[in-house]
Amino acid sequence: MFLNIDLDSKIPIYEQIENQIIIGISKEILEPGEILPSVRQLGIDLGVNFHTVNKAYKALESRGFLRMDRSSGTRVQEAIPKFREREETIALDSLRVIIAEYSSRGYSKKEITHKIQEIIEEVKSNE
Amino acid sequence: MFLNIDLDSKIPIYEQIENQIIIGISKEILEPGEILPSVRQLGIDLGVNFHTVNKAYKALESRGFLRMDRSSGTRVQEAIPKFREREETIALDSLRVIIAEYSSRGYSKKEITHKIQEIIEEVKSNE
Amino acid sequence: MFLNIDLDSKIPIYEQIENQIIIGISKEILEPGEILPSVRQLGIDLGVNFHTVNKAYKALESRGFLRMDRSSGTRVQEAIPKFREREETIALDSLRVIIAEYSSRGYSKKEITHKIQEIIEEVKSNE
Amino acid sequence: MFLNIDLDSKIPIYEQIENQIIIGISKEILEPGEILPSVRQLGIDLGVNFHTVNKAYKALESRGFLRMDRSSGTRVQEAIPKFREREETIALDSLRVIIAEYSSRGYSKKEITHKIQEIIEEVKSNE
DNA sequence: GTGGTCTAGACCACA
DNA sequence: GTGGTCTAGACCACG
Repeated sequence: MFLNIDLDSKIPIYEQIENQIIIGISKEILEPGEILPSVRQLGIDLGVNFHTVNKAYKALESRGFLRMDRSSGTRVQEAIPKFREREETIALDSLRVIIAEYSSRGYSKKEITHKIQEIIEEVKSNE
Repeated sequence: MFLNIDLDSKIPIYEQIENQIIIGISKEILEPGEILPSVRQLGIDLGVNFHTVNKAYKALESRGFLRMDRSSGTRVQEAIPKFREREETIALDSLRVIIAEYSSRGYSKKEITHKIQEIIEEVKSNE
Repeated sequence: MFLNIDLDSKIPIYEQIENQIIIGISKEILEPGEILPSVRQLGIDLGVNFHTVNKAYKALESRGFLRMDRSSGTRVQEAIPKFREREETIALDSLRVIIAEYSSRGYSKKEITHKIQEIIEEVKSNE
Repeated sequence: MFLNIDLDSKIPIYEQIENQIIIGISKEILEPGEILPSVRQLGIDLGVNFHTVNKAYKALESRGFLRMDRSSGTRVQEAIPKFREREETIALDSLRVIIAEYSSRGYSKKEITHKIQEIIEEVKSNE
């Protein structure tokens, strides 16, 4: 199980599941077409209610990352679409705030760029 | 008034205020030592309750960005401290998820780096 | 209910709640991991508004004494951290003033030490 | 000028003045019968409003530390009285909370005693 | 069920 | 004038 959930975190559990799956896909731990555990099974594995897992799966489906099918289960989408404009705006806004916080706290462009490059390498070790 | 609040956003109003102030400091629209509007005045300007503004100011104070004083009002902190480890971990986790989402959606390292550089330039036009 | 609040005290109610909880933890009336009353229930018990209780709980959370969770309620933190420097400085400053007052009023070192030892025994009967 | 006021502190200025004078008496920087600066002069020296100084002096007078006289100025009281019960209760309550905080944070009796002994030595170097 | 957000309005403390 | 405390009550989010 590659999912690492912190029950004491301030981040809602369903959102942690979403995040970890996205990171898993990015790192190619999860491959296109791969079948994910059922919501009930994953709920047991993580020790959380299966409704919580279902909420995460549904959200990821609507965002284009997963494909849910009553008979064949839940799979990673083969062709995950680019951002829709509204979603990218939200992502870029979050990015802007984080970078602004680094900047306000006195980190240099070089330091910020370095930190971000490390993360890019971490989640995208291919290419 | 440099603050732009969306009352219909999913992001809590007080958090939007925090974010905009941090961006303002980063862009040097707000300078160290500069006095901010009073919680009540900013509440009127933004059309929100002053308790909401107060919550944002207090949070920014505890994060080291502002200094609040009963008698003299609220100012931008002169020396904003570096990240504490726990806070930076949270920031980097958010960054990781955003970058992983770009990556999963098929954006190349080059594209991601380019988008981020644009934001760095935007919020940190000095240097 | 181990909490004893004086509504007429000059000390803010939320601060009295904070203080009593810290003393409760010290005396091991409250144990690590123990669940506290909900903010609304404690408000009813104490005859104060739940926002006041919430303010105390939030402050204790940020000081590392409690852990709040939207779904599972509020618990005593398992590993309460040591003082951060700034916080300890404030505590020691308060201590200095109190001891200086005893000293100015003509109490001897021996008397002061005795009074303090009594308190240490009271709040820390283990060891 | 032995008074050291921090205008950015959360502690009210008048209270800082009270505290510093008590510490000064304890350290025998201020001696019994010694004349203090006038409220106006001290206000100028500290860069604060003289009403603020006056508030501190008045409070110290009612607590038995100072003697104010319109014609001869303000002096340190020759025989500062012992605590009144109500005042000592407040002092001991503050002490209890600080010690409980150390205890809750895992400091041992020995460590706490050591820290307090250092302060006692600092403010009461005679005897 | 829990805490989180937001509003509205009262009264107090500081300088 | 400023922020600080407290009340009262609404509606939302999480699990």
